[in-house]
Amino acid sequence: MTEVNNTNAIVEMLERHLAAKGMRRTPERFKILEQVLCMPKEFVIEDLNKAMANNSFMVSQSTLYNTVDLFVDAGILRRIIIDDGPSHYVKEDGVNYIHLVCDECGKIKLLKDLNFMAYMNARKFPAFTTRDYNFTVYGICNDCARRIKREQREAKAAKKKNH
Amino acid sequence: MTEVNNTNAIVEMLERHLAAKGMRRTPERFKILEQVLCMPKEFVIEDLNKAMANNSFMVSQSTLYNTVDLFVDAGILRRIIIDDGPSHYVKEDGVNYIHLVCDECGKIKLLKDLNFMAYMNARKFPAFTTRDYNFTVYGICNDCARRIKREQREAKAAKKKNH
DNA sequence: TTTACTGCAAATATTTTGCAATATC
DNA sequence: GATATTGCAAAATATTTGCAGTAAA
Repeated sequence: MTEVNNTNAIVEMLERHLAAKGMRRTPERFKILEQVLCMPKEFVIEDLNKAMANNSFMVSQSTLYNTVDLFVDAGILRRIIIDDGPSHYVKEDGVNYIHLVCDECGKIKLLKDLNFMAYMNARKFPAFTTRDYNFTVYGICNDCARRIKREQREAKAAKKKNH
Repeated sequence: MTEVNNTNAIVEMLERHLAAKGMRRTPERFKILEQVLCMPKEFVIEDLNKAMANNSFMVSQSTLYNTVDLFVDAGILRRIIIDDGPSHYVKEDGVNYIHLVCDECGKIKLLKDLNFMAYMNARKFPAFTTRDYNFTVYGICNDCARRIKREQREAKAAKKKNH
């Protein structure tokens, strides 16, 4: 896992990967990377597609999927599969985040836990060689918890009024 | 999470859940449960479907999906989403297993780690109330590692022979 | 008798693939 | 000029849904 700090370093990562694999330097690949760098830390393909369209640089679905795969191979993105919806992509920064997924709003919070990472880096499993791991926690975020409580309070009040 | 030990206890779990929710005791539900009890600890819908067919008790896809969902609600099964393929289901036994997924053969090994469970039960996350968690480790199982090594050795030997 | 449940077929959502046209090397 | 890459449309995969008929309560 490489620590990635700035735009140039990431573009160079792509350049090196393309060179190493004998792949071509197409405008699509660099434009998509440019857009990825402007995205939030975690996003889905659809977000990326819309962002490309907003910046008047449409590419086909196949190119978008292929290119994002390429970025995963190049160590620029990390793919995480959290639920039965679309894959999520996290910009690689050397941190393997814990994913806090809210059952209510579906939002994903990324939690950096260096202790847990250190534990995992040291940890061995029987008859198995680790490449990567994914730790996802499901529950309710405080925003939704508050909203639900308020809604319950309001529903109760409305019921009382009707009697 | 309820500790589940035997067939009768699980059938009773279903009975109780149906009664509590005012749902009907259909033959499909009990037949599917019977089959689930004969499945390995971890399976996918397709496996279950085939097993039902082998035992000459076909149900429709919708019923199978609905019923497995029902079993998840009843605490009989746990759904885990591991890759971009189908959902996996694990028979609930009060243990939240670590999932070791082999990149090569796709097989999933369930690893019971009571220390990790205790750690997770105690662990709190900021602004978040935990309901469940899923810990998946990706890598290469020893069987595949050995196979790959052997194949590489054989490929080398074949190359040498051709020269 | 009421309506929850089943099964069928069609819809949905996400991703992959085959192939002709294009652009990089 | 050779072929990797793109874009389009269609296919593949997994699951959900609408609805008419059936059966549990």
